[in-house]
Amino acid sequence: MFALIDGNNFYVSCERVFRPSLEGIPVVVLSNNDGCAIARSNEAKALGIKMGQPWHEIRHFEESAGLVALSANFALYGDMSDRMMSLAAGLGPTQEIYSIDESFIGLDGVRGDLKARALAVRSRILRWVGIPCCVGIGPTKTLAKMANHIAKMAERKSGCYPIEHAQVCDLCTLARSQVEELLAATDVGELWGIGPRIGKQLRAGGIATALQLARLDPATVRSRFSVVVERTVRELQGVACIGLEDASQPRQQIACTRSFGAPVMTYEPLAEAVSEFASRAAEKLRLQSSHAADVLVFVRTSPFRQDPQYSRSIIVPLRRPCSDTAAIVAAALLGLRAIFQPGYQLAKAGVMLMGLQPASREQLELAFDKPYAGRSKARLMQTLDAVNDRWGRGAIKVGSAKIGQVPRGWSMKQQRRTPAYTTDWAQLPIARA
DNA sequence: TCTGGGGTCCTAGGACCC
DNA sequence: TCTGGGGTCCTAGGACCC
Repeated sequence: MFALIDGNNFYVSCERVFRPSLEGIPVVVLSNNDGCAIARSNEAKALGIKMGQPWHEIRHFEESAGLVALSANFALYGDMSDRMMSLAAGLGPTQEIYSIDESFIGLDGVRGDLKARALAVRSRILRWVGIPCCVGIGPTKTLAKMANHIAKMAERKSGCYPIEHAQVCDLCTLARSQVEELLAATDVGELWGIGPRIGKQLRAGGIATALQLARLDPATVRSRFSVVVERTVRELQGVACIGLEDASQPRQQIACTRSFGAPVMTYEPLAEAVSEFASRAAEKLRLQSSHAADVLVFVRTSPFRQDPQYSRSIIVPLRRPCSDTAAIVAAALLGLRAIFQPGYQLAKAGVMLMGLQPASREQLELAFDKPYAGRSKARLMQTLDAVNDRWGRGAIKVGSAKIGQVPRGWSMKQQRRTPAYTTDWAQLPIARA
Protein backbone atom coordinates (compact mmCIF):
# COMPACT_ATOMS: atom_id res chain seq x y z
CA MET A 1 0.00 0.00 0.00
CA PHE A 2 1.20 3.49 -0.90
CA ALA A 3 0.44 7.07 -0.01
CA LEU A 4 1.28 10.09 -2.11
CA ILE A 5 1.68 13.39 -0.28
CA ASP A 6 1.77 16.43 -2.50
CA GLY A 7 2.01 20.14 -1.68
CA ASN A 8 -0.82 22.14 -3.26
CA ASN A 9 0.32 24.72 -5.85
CA PHE A 10 3.69 24.30 -4.22
CA TYR A 11 5.68 27.35 -5.33
CA VAL A 12 2.72 29.67 -4.76
CA SER A 13 2.14 28.14 -1.33
CA CYS A 14 5.82 28.73 -0.43
CA GLU A 15 5.50 32.40 -1.37
CA ARG A 16 2.29 32.74 0.63
CA VAL A 17 4.03 31.52 3.78
CA PHE A 18 6.08 34.72 3.74
CA ARG A 19 3.40 36.96 2.22
CA PRO A 20 0.07 36.00 3.77
CA SER A 21 -1.54 38.93 1.96
CA LEU A 22 -1.40 36.76 -1.17
CA GLU A 23 -4.03 34.40 0.28
CA GLY A 24 -7.27 34.36 -1.67
CA ILE A 25 -6.02 36.25 -4.69
CA PRO A 26 -4.80 34.93 -8.05
CA VAL A 27 -1.02 34.36 -7.97
CA VAL A 28 1.41 32.86 -10.45
CA VAL A 29 5.11 32.10 -10.11
CA LEU A 30 7.07 32.77 -13.30
CA SER A 31 9.96 30.85 -14.83
CA ASN A 32 13.41 32.12 -15.61
CA ASN A 33 13.36 35.57 -17.27
CA ASP A 34 9.71 35.76 -16.17
CA GLY A 35 8.91 33.85 -19.35
CA CYS A 36 5.93 31.76 -18.38
CA ALA A 37 3.78 30.57 -15.48
CA ILE A 38 5.18 27.51 -13.70
CA ALA A 39 2.87 27.56 -10.67
CA ARG A 40 -0.66 28.88 -10.20
CA SER A 41 -2.87 29.45 -7.21
CA ASN A 42 -6.39 28.01 -7.34
CA GLU A 43 -7.68 31.50 -8.12
CA ALA A 44 -5.25 31.75 -11.06
CA LYS A 45 -6.33 28.33 -12.30
CA ALA A 46 -9.95 29.51 -12.10
CA LEU A 47 -9.04 32.35 -14.46
CA GLY A 48 -8.12 29.71 -17.02
CA ILE A 49 -4.35 30.22 -16.79
CA LYS A 50 -2.59 27.11 -18.02
CA MET A 51 0.62 25.52 -16.79
CA GLY A 52 3.52 26.92 -18.82
CA GLN A 53 1.45 29.67 -20.38
CA PRO A 54 3.59 32.63 -21.55
CA TRP A 55 3.44 35.69 -19.36
CA HIS A 56 2.60 38.04 -22.22
CA GLU A 57 -0.60 36.10 -22.82
CA ILE A 58 -1.84 36.42 -19.25
CA ARG A 59 -0.47 39.72 -18.03
CA HIS A 60 -3.77 41.49 -18.80
CA PHE A 61 -5.15 39.69 -15.72
CA GLU A 62 -2.99 42.00 -13.61
CA GLU A 63 -5.40 44.81 -14.45
CA SER A 64 -8.63 42.90 -14.90
CA ALA A 65 -8.41 40.36 -12.09
CA GLY A 66 -5.71 41.54 -9.69
CA LEU A 67 -3.31 38.77 -10.73
CA VAL A 68 0.02 38.90 -8.87
CA ALA A 69 3.08 37.47 -10.63
CA LEU A 70 6.28 36.55 -8.77
CA SER A 71 9.72 35.61 -10.06
CA ALA A 72 10.71 32.12 -8.96
CA ASN A 73 12.93 31.68 -5.91
CA PHE A 74 14.14 28.10 -6.18
CA ALA A 75 16.45 28.28 -3.19
CA LEU A 76 13.44 29.05 -1.01
CA TYR A 77 11.35 26.25 -2.53
CA GLY A 78 14.14 23.73 -2.01
CA ASP A 79 14.39 24.67 1.64
CA MET A 80 10.63 24.47 2.19
CA SER A 81 10.63 21.13 0.41
CA ASP A 82 13.20 19.67 2.81
CA ARG A 83 11.07 20.64 5.81
CA MET A 84 7.91 19.29 4.26
CA MET A 85 9.54 15.98 3.30
CA SER A 86 10.90 15.30 6.76
CA LEU A 87 7.42 15.69 8.25
CA ALA A 88 5.81 13.65 5.46
CA ALA A 89 8.21 10.82 6.30
CA GLY A 90 6.28 10.35 9.55
CA LEU A 91 3.39 8.77 7.67
CA GLY A 92 5.06 5.40 7.14
CA PRO A 93 8.29 3.39 7.34
CA THR A 94 9.66 4.16 3.87
CA GLN A 95 9.72 7.26 1.70
CA GLU A 96 10.57 8.02 -1.91
CA ILE A 97 11.03 11.70 -2.63
CA TYR A 98 9.58 11.88 -6.10
CA SER A 99 9.84 15.59 -6.88
CA ILE A 100 10.29 18.89 -5.09
CA ASP A 101 6.71 18.76 -3.81
CA GLU A 102 5.75 15.07 -3.79
CA SER A 103 6.74 11.97 -1.94
CA PHE A 104 5.48 8.42 -1.96
CA ILE A 105 5.27 6.70 1.42
CA GLY A 106 5.31 2.92 1.77
CA LEU A 107 2.58 1.95 4.23
CA ASP A 108 3.31 -1.74 4.71
CA GLY A 109 3.03 -2.61 8.37
CA VAL A 110 1.28 0.59 9.37
CA ARG A 111 -1.71 -0.18 11.57
CA GLY A 112 -4.74 1.78 12.65
CA ASP A 113 -6.84 4.33 10.86
CA LEU A 114 -4.77 5.43 7.89
CA LYS A 115 -7.01 8.29 6.96
CA ALA A 116 -6.80 9.78 10.45
CA ARG A 117 -3.05 9.33 10.40
CA ALA A 118 -2.78 11.07 7.03
CA LEU A 119 -4.95 13.95 8.22
CA ALA A 120 -2.70 14.37 11.26
CA VAL A 121 0.48 14.49 9.13
CA ARG A 122 -1.24 16.90 6.76
CA SER A 123 -2.19 19.29 9.55
CA ARG A 124 1.28 19.06 11.09
CA ILE A 125 2.85 20.11 7.76
CA LEU A 126 0.37 22.96 7.49
CA ARG A 127 1.07 24.15 11.05
CA TRP A 128 4.83 23.75 11.12
CA VAL A 129 5.81 24.55 7.54
CA GLY A 130 2.77 26.43 6.29
CA ILE A 131 2.21 24.34 3.16
CA PRO A 132 -1.25 22.84 2.49
CA CYS A 133 -1.02 19.24 1.25
CA CYS A 134 -3.27 16.52 -0.07
CA VAL A 135 -2.81 12.79 0.48
CA GLY A 136 -3.88 9.91 -1.75
CA ILE A 137 -3.77 6.29 -0.56
CA GLY A 138 -4.05 3.24 -2.78
CA PRO A 139 -2.80 -0.31 -3.34
CA THR A 140 -0.45 0.81 -6.15
CA LYS A 141 1.51 3.97 -6.90
CA THR A 142 -0.72 4.78 -9.88
CA LEU A 143 -3.85 4.46 -7.73
CA ALA A 144 -2.26 6.52 -4.93
CA LYS A 145 -1.53 9.22 -7.51
CA MET A 146 -5.10 9.08 -8.71
CA ALA A 147 -6.41 9.24 -5.13
CA ASN A 148 -4.23 12.30 -4.59
CA HIS A 149 -5.75 13.93 -7.65
CA ILE A 150 -9.21 13.16 -6.30
CA ALA A 151 -8.30 14.62 -2.90
CA LYS A 152 -7.15 17.84 -4.54
CA MET A 153 -10.07 18.21 -6.95
CA ALA A 154 -12.71 17.34 -4.36
CA GLU A 155 -11.37 20.17 -2.23
CA ARG A 156 -11.01 22.65 -5.05
CA LYS A 157 -14.00 22.11 -7.28
CA SER A 158 -17.27 21.01 -5.73
CA GLY A 159 -19.28 18.46 -7.64
CA CYS A 160 -16.53 16.60 -9.49
CA TYR A 161 -15.95 14.07 -6.68
CA PRO A 162 -17.72 13.38 -3.36
CA ILE A 163 -16.64 15.97 -0.82
CA GLU A 164 -15.64 13.38 1.81
CA HIS A 165 -12.53 12.63 -0.29
CA ALA A 166 -11.26 16.20 -0.01
CA GLN A 167 -7.69 16.55 1.37
CA VAL A 168 -7.24 12.83 2.05
CA CYS A 169 -8.61 10.12 -0.23
CA ASP A 170 -8.09 6.49 0.83
CA LEU A 171 -9.11 4.05 -1.89
CA CYS A 172 -8.18 1.04 0.24
CA THR A 173 -11.12 1.38 2.60
CA LEU A 174 -13.74 1.85 -0.11
CA ALA A 175 -16.06 -0.79 -1.54
CA ARG A 176 -15.27 -1.95 -5.06
CA SER A 177 -18.32 -0.16 -6.45
CA GLN A 178 -17.22 3.12 -4.87
CA VAL A 179 -13.74 2.82 -6.36
CA GLU A 180 -15.28 2.13 -9.76
CA GLU A 181 -17.42 5.24 -9.48
CA LEU A 182 -14.28 7.29 -8.81
CA LEU A 183 -12.47 5.64 -11.73
CA ALA A 184 -15.44 6.40 -13.97
CA ALA A 185 -15.36 10.06 -12.92
CA THR A 186 -11.65 10.40 -13.75
CA ASP A 187 -10.54 11.41 -17.22
CA VAL A 188 -7.98 9.03 -18.69
CA GLY A 189 -5.63 11.94 -19.36
CA GLU A 190 -5.38 12.69 -15.63
CA LEU A 191 -3.69 9.38 -14.92
CA TRP A 192 -0.02 9.06 -14.09
CA GLY A 193 1.75 7.83 -17.21
CA ILE A 194 -0.94 8.91 -19.68
CA GLY A 195 0.16 12.10 -21.40
CA PRO A 196 -1.44 14.18 -24.14
CA ARG A 197 -0.40 11.88 -27.01
CA ILE A 198 -1.48 8.56 -25.56
CA GLY A 199 -4.56 10.21 -24.06
CA LYS A 200 -5.66 11.37 -27.48
CA GLN A 201 -5.11 7.95 -29.01
CA LEU A 202 -7.07 6.27 -26.21
CA ARG A 203 -10.01 8.65 -26.57
CA ALA A 204 -10.01 8.13 -30.32
CA GLY A 205 -10.42 4.42 -29.55
CA GLY A 206 -13.35 5.11 -27.22
CA ILE A 207 -11.40 4.93 -23.94
CA ALA A 208 -12.18 8.17 -22.12
CA THR A 209 -12.18 7.28 -18.41
CA ALA A 210 -9.85 5.55 -15.98
CA LEU A 211 -12.49 2.84 -15.49
CA GLN A 212 -12.58 2.04 -19.21
CA LEU A 213 -8.79 1.81 -19.29
CA ALA A 214 -8.74 -0.38 -16.17
CA ARG A 215 -11.07 -2.86 -17.87
CA LEU A 216 -8.87 -3.43 -20.91
CA ASP A 217 -6.81 -6.56 -21.38
CA PRO A 218 -3.17 -5.77 -20.49
CA ALA A 219 -1.73 -7.92 -23.29
CA THR A 220 -3.82 -6.13 -25.90
CA VAL A 221 -2.79 -2.78 -24.51
CA ARG A 222 0.83 -3.84 -24.71
CA SER A 223 0.60 -4.76 -28.37
CA ARG A 224 -1.34 -1.62 -29.31
CA PHE A 225 0.66 0.81 -27.19
CA SER A 226 3.64 -0.16 -25.07
CA VAL A 227 4.74 -1.86 -21.90
CA VAL A 228 4.41 1.49 -20.18
CA VAL A 229 0.68 1.74 -20.82
CA GLU A 230 0.28 -1.94 -20.01
CA ARG A 231 1.84 -1.29 -16.62
CA THR A 232 -0.59 1.57 -16.02
CA VAL A 233 -3.51 -0.77 -16.76
CA ARG A 234 -2.23 -3.42 -14.35
CA GLU A 235 -1.66 -0.83 -11.65
CA LEU A 236 -5.21 0.45 -12.11
CA GLN A 237 -6.35 -3.15 -11.63
CA GLY A 238 -4.58 -3.16 -8.28
CA VAL A 239 -1.48 -5.12 -9.24
CA ALA A 240 1.58 -3.22 -8.00
CA CYS A 241 4.16 -3.09 -10.82
CA ILE A 242 6.12 -0.04 -9.71
CA GLY A 243 8.01 -0.30 -6.45
CA LEU A 244 9.15 2.33 -4.02
CA GLU A 245 12.64 3.63 -4.67
CA ASP A 246 13.89 4.11 -1.17
CA ALA A 247 17.43 5.22 -1.64
CA SER A 248 17.86 8.13 -3.97
CA GLN A 249 19.77 7.07 -7.05
CA PRO A 250 22.55 9.20 -8.45
CA ARG A 251 21.51 11.05 -11.61
CA GLN A 252 22.40 9.47 -14.94
CA GLN A 253 22.58 12.85 -16.62
CA ILE A 254 23.12 16.39 -15.38
CA ALA A 255 22.00 19.42 -17.33
CA CYS A 256 22.24 23.16 -17.03
CA THR A 257 20.33 25.04 -19.73
CA ARG A 258 18.77 28.48 -19.99
CA SER A 259 16.71 30.58 -22.32
CA PHE A 260 18.22 33.99 -22.87
CA GLY A 261 16.42 37.18 -21.93
CA ALA A 262 17.22 38.60 -25.34
CA PRO A 263 18.43 36.83 -28.50
CA VAL A 264 22.19 36.22 -28.66
CA MET A 265 23.94 36.49 -32.01
CA THR A 266 27.67 36.60 -31.29
CA TYR A 267 30.18 34.14 -29.95
CA GLU A 268 31.54 35.92 -26.90
CA PRO A 269 28.40 36.26 -24.77
CA LEU A 270 27.46 32.74 -25.79
CA ALA A 271 30.83 31.42 -24.65
CA GLU A 272 30.39 33.19 -21.34
CA ALA A 273 26.97 31.63 -20.84
CA VAL A 274 28.17 28.16 -21.85
CA SER A 275 31.13 28.43 -19.44
CA GLU A 276 28.71 29.28 -16.67
CA PHE A 277 26.44 26.35 -17.54
CA ALA A 278 29.38 23.97 -17.65
CA SER A 279 30.65 25.19 -14.26
CA ARG A 280 27.24 24.79 -12.67
CA ALA A 281 26.86 21.32 -14.15
CA ALA A 282 30.31 20.34 -12.85
CA GLU A 283 29.33 21.50 -9.36
CA LYS A 284 26.20 19.35 -9.45
CA LEU A 285 28.34 16.47 -10.66
CA ARG A 286 30.74 16.77 -7.71
CA LEU A 287 27.80 17.08 -5.34
CA GLN A 288 26.79 13.51 -6.21
CA SER A 289 30.41 12.30 -6.34
CA SER A 290 30.26 11.30 -9.98
CA HIS A 291 32.51 11.66 -12.98
CA ALA A 292 31.27 12.42 -16.49
CA ALA A 293 32.56 10.82 -19.67
CA ASP A 294 30.97 13.18 -22.20
CA VAL A 295 29.88 16.78 -22.43
CA LEU A 296 27.01 17.78 -24.69
CA VAL A 297 26.55 21.40 -25.67
CA PHE A 298 23.64 22.77 -27.69
CA VAL A 299 22.37 26.07 -29.02
CA ARG A 300 19.08 26.83 -30.70
CA THR A 301 16.86 29.61 -31.95
CA SER A 302 13.34 30.13 -30.64
CA PRO A 303 10.86 27.67 -32.18
CA PHE A 304 8.13 30.24 -31.49
CA ARG A 305 9.55 32.82 -33.87
CA GLN A 306 9.45 33.03 -37.63
CA ASP A 307 13.17 33.82 -37.97
CA PRO A 308 15.50 31.34 -39.66
CA GLN A 309 15.78 28.32 -37.37
CA TYR A 310 19.03 26.83 -36.16
CA SER A 311 19.49 23.99 -33.71
CA ARG A 312 22.70 22.06 -33.23
CA SER A 313 24.27 19.98 -30.54
CA ILE A 314 27.52 18.12 -30.22
CA ILE A 315 28.94 15.57 -27.82
CA VAL A 316 32.55 16.10 -26.80
CA PRO A 317 34.20 13.15 -25.07
CA LEU A 318 36.44 14.02 -22.14
CA ARG A 319 39.94 12.68 -22.31
CA ARG A 320 39.09 10.68 -19.24
CA PRO A 321 36.00 10.77 -17.03
CA CYS A 322 36.30 13.55 -14.44
CA SER A 323 34.43 16.18 -12.51
CA ASP A 324 36.94 18.94 -13.05
CA THR A 325 35.40 22.29 -13.87
CA ALA A 326 38.28 23.38 -16.06
CA ALA A 327 38.20 20.26 -18.25
CA ILE A 328 34.41 20.34 -18.53
CA VAL A 329 34.31 24.04 -19.39
CA ALA A 330 37.03 23.53 -21.98
CA ALA A 331 35.17 20.62 -23.58
CA ALA A 332 31.94 22.62 -23.68
CA LEU A 333 33.69 25.54 -25.35
CA LEU A 334 35.37 23.27 -27.85
CA GLY A 335 31.94 21.91 -28.74
CA LEU A 336 30.48 25.40 -28.93
CA ARG A 337 33.15 26.46 -31.38
CA ALA A 338 32.23 23.55 -33.59
CA ILE A 339 28.50 24.23 -33.68
CA PHE A 340 28.35 28.02 -33.48
CA GLN A 341 27.31 29.85 -36.62
CA PRO A 342 26.84 33.60 -36.66
CA GLY A 343 23.72 35.15 -38.10
CA TYR A 344 21.07 33.44 -36.00
CA GLN A 345 19.04 34.86 -33.13
CA LEU A 346 19.87 32.22 -30.58
CA ALA A 347 17.30 31.88 -27.80
CA LYS A 348 18.64 29.05 -25.71
CA ALA A 349 21.80 27.12 -24.94
CA GLY A 350 22.82 24.44 -22.52
CA VAL A 351 25.37 21.93 -21.32
CA MET A 352 24.63 18.33 -20.38
CA LEU A 353 26.97 15.89 -18.70
CA MET A 354 26.56 12.30 -19.81
CA GLY A 355 28.07 8.90 -19.25
CA LEU A 356 28.05 9.51 -15.51
CA GLN A 357 29.80 7.05 -13.26
CA PRO A 358 30.63 6.99 -9.59
CA ALA A 359 33.97 8.58 -8.83
CA SER A 360 35.55 5.37 -7.57
CA ARG A 361 37.65 5.17 -4.46
CA GLU A 362 40.71 4.47 -6.62
CA GLN A 363 40.07 7.56 -8.68
CA LEU A 364 39.59 9.65 -5.58
CA GLU A 365 42.75 8.28 -3.99
CA LEU A 366 44.60 8.87 -7.19
CA ALA A 367 43.36 12.42 -7.29
CA PHE A 368 44.29 13.14 -3.70
CA ASP A 369 47.41 11.11 -3.05
CA LYS A 370 49.32 10.35 -6.19
CA PRO A 371 50.21 12.88 -8.84
CA TYR A 372 50.64 16.43 -7.73
CA ALA A 373 48.54 17.86 -10.52
CA GLY A 374 45.59 15.60 -9.75
CA ARG A 375 45.77 16.32 -6.07
CA SER A 376 45.90 20.04 -6.47
CA LYS A 377 43.06 19.94 -8.99
CA ALA A 378 40.77 17.98 -6.70
CA ARG A 379 41.59 20.26 -3.76
CA LEU A 380 41.03 23.27 -5.96
CA MET A 381 37.56 22.00 -6.91
CA GLN A 382 36.76 21.34 -3.24
CA THR A 383 37.85 24.85 -2.36
CA LEU A 384 35.86 26.29 -5.24
CA ASP A 385 32.69 24.53 -4.05
CA ALA A 386 33.30 25.48 -0.42
CA VAL A 387 33.84 29.15 -1.19
CA ASN A 388 30.83 29.31 -3.49
CA ASP A 389 28.72 27.54 -0.90
CA ARG A 390 29.79 30.02 1.77
CA TRP A 391 29.76 33.24 -0.23
CA GLY A 392 27.14 32.52 -2.85
CA ARG A 393 27.16 31.02 -6.30
CA GLY A 394 29.67 32.61 -8.63
CA ALA A 395 31.85 34.10 -5.88
CA ILE A 396 34.70 32.30 -7.61
CA LYS A 397 34.49 31.31 -11.25
CA VAL A 398 36.83 29.61 -13.64
CA GLY A 399 38.03 32.19 -16.12
CA SER A 400 36.87 31.20 -19.57
CA ALA A 401 37.46 33.99 -22.06
CA LYS A 402 40.41 32.31 -23.71
CA ILE A 403 39.66 28.64 -23.15
CA GLY A 404 38.74 26.92 -26.34
CA GLN A 405 40.06 29.74 -28.44
CA VAL A 406 42.94 29.12 -30.70
CA PRO A 407 46.13 31.11 -30.16
CA ARG A 408 46.74 33.62 -32.92
CA GLY A 409 48.87 32.32 -35.76
CA TRP A 410 48.32 28.62 -35.17
CA SER A 411 48.10 26.46 -38.24
CA MET A 412 45.18 24.11 -38.79
CA LYS A 413 47.55 21.25 -38.09
CA GLN A 414 48.51 22.68 -34.73
CA GLN A 415 44.85 23.22 -33.88
CA ARG A 416 43.94 19.67 -34.71
CA ARG A 417 46.85 18.36 -32.72
CA THR A 418 45.79 20.30 -29.64
CA PRO A 419 42.10 19.97 -28.99
CA ALA A 420 41.01 22.39 -26.33
CA TYR A 421 39.69 19.71 -24.06
CA THR A 422 43.14 18.30 -23.56
CA THR A 423 44.09 21.60 -22.02
CA ASP A 424 45.68 21.05 -18.65
CA TRP A 425 44.70 23.06 -15.64
CA ALA A 426 48.14 24.60 -15.55
CA GLN A 427 47.62 26.13 -18.96
CA LEU A 428 44.33 27.77 -18.13
CA PRO A 429 43.94 31.32 -16.94
CA ILE A 430 43.18 31.40 -13.23
CA ALA A 431 39.79 32.50 -11.98
CA ARG A 432 38.98 35.99 -10.92
CA ALA A 433 37.72 36.30 -7.37
C1' DT B 1 8.27 42.60 -27.81
C1' DC B 2 7.42 38.48 -24.78
C1' DT B 3 7.03 31.16 -24.67
C1' DG B 4 10.98 26.91 -18.25
C1' DG B 5 14.38 23.70 -16.72
C1' DG B 6 15.11 19.91 -15.37
C1' DG B 7 14.77 14.54 -15.61
C1' DT B 8 13.46 9.12 -16.92
C1' DC B 9 12.40 5.14 -19.68
C1' DC B 10 11.14 2.66 -23.96
C1' DT B 11 11.35 1.55 -28.86
C1' DA B 12 12.79 0.97 -33.48
C1' DG B 13 16.25 0.44 -36.56
C1' DG B 14 20.95 -0.07 -37.98
C1' DA B 15 25.54 -2.05 -37.37
C1' DC B 16 27.82 -5.83 -36.35
C1' DC B 17 28.75 -10.66 -35.04
C1' DC B 18 28.85 -15.79 -35.69
C1' DT C 1 12.53 -18.41 -58.59
C1' DC C 2 15.19 -18.98 -54.83
C1' DT C 3 18.80 -15.25 -51.37
C1' DG C 4 19.97 -17.77 -43.21
C1' DG C 5 18.84 -16.98 -38.69
C1' DG C 6 19.61 -15.35 -34.62
C1' DG C 7 21.76 -12.53 -31.24
C1' DT C 8 23.76 -8.06 -29.06
C1' DC C 9 24.81 -3.33 -28.75
C1' DC C 10 24.23 1.43 -29.73
C1' DT C 11 21.74 5.57 -30.87
C1' DA C 12 18.14 8.82 -31.98
C1' DG C 13 13.82 10.05 -31.14
C1' DG C 14 9.52 9.88 -28.74
C1' DA C 15 6.69 9.88 -24.77
C1' DC C 16 6.18 10.74 -20.24
C1' DC C 17 6.98 13.09 -15.46
C1' DC C 18 7.27 17.45 -12.32
